[in-house]
This record gives sequence, structure tokens and C-alpha cells, in this order.
Amino acid sequence: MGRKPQKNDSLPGSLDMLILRTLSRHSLHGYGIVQFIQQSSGNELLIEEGSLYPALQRLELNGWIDGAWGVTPNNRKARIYKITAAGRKQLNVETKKYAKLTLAIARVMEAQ
Amino acid sequence: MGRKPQKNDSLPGSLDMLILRTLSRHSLHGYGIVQFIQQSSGNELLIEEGSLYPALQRLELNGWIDGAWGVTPNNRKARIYKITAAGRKQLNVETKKYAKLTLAIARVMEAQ
DNA sequence: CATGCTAAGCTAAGAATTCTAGGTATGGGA
DNA sequence: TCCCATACCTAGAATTCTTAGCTTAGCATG
Repeated sequence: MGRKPQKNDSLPGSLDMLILRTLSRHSLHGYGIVQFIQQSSGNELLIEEGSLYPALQRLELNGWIDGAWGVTPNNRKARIYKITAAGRKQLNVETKKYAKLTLAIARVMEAQ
Repeated sequence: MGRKPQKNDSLPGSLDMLILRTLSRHSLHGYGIVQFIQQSSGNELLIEEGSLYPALQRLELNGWIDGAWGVTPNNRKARIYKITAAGRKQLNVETKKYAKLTLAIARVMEAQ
């Protein structure tokens, strides 16, 4: 058995960025977003549904994604989300902020 | 005027690691920890006192740091904290976990 | 056709961490 | 003497995440 994927419990705040980045490539439904993040992280990140759905609601409320009922390739009903123009801007903002923050943390960790 | 240092509001959970890493070099008091992190991060990270002191209590409760009343080089009374052996182990654990997590996030961000 | 599994969505309650916004005390310089 | 910076602390709000549920429906298997 492989390692269990980690919960995202050490990096709250990065979830929005991960979702926006995922949707910046393909429109997807919630369940598909979880699977994409898990697979593309090399089975390291597991997004709990109790984190995901509130996050999707947050993002939609902020106008960064748009959801609409549709059908998956599996013929299942699902809410398909796509990123908006504002969402792309927000992704850019959060990506830069994340890069600055991890750089700052790296500096502290390496400081003498 | 320079940029304002960021609050740590995007990476909760990293605060404990930053404190442990700081104390792994020098024993310090709370106020000094804040200053060290701010300076060594290139003025990017600002730890609020309302985050710091509860964090120090957490870490001490877990046996990862030891606090004792003493005097700073400025002749001020202060609680001087030093890292314990268990704290060094914990720092190692958290550092590895952080590295794995940021790598996993990077994979998602760069995935096609 | 009944049963069950998986895909898919959702929510409420609690835990954990951080921020806001206060308060207290004291050494040293103006 | 007065003020500022140093130094510590706490309560309450805000946010995010986890836990632990529930519901529906397609499809495969017996």
C-alpha cells in the first residue's frame, strides 16, 4: 500500500489557489477537481469534500468561478465550474503572494 | 516607505516551524523571535503578538521549547525560550513535511 | 430485478490557528 | 518628569479546515 495522501492541514489558504489553477486549464466539476489535485500532486494532496464545497461557494461568491449544472463524461449530473476573468487575475495575485511567502519562509529557514 | 511586511495569514501552521527554527540557533525571548523572523525574511514576514504568544504556549505545552524568566541584553525582563531535544525532532519533522507539501503544491501548479 | 458500489453533491458542528484590539509594566533617553 | 520602545499577555472574532454525517443516481453483478 502506498502512502496515504496528506490532508491539506498545513497550508490553509492555498486551497483557493489550487482550485483556481486547476480550473485555469479545464472546466471541471468538484469531484474532478479533487481527483486532478490528488493525481497531479503525486498522490500527496487530498482535498476533503468538507473543504472543497465551501471553497467552491466562496470562490463563486467572489466572482472568481462560475458554476452550472451539466453532465460529466460518465453521464452523471454535476456542477461544472469554469474560471472567470476576475478569477484569472486572482490566481495571478495569489500565485505571486504564495511565491513571496515561500521565499520569505525559505530565507528564515536558511538564515544564520 | 518600504513595503509593509505581510501577515502570516496564508500559511498557518508554518509559524511553529519558524519559531522552532529560530530557537534552534539562539535562545531568544518572544519579542526577539518576532524581530529575527522579520529581519531574516527580508522584512516580508510579520508575526503578530497575538499569534506569537499563544504559539509559544502551545510549543511549551508540547515540550518542544522551555521558557524561563531572564534578562535581555537591553536589561529588560523577558521570558527566554530555548529549544528542547524533542523540539529539534519536531523541527525536523515539520521541515520535511513542509518540503513535501510545497513540492506537492508546486506539482499541481505546474501540471499540464 | 435487487443489491451494492461509486460518482457526485451538500451541510452542520467542532477544532485549530490567526488577527484585532485591547491591556500592563519598566528601562532609558529627552 | 514624561514618553517611547521593549516586553508580555489575553479575550473575542474571523477564517479555514476536518469530521462525520446525509442524499441521489448510474451502472454492474448476482
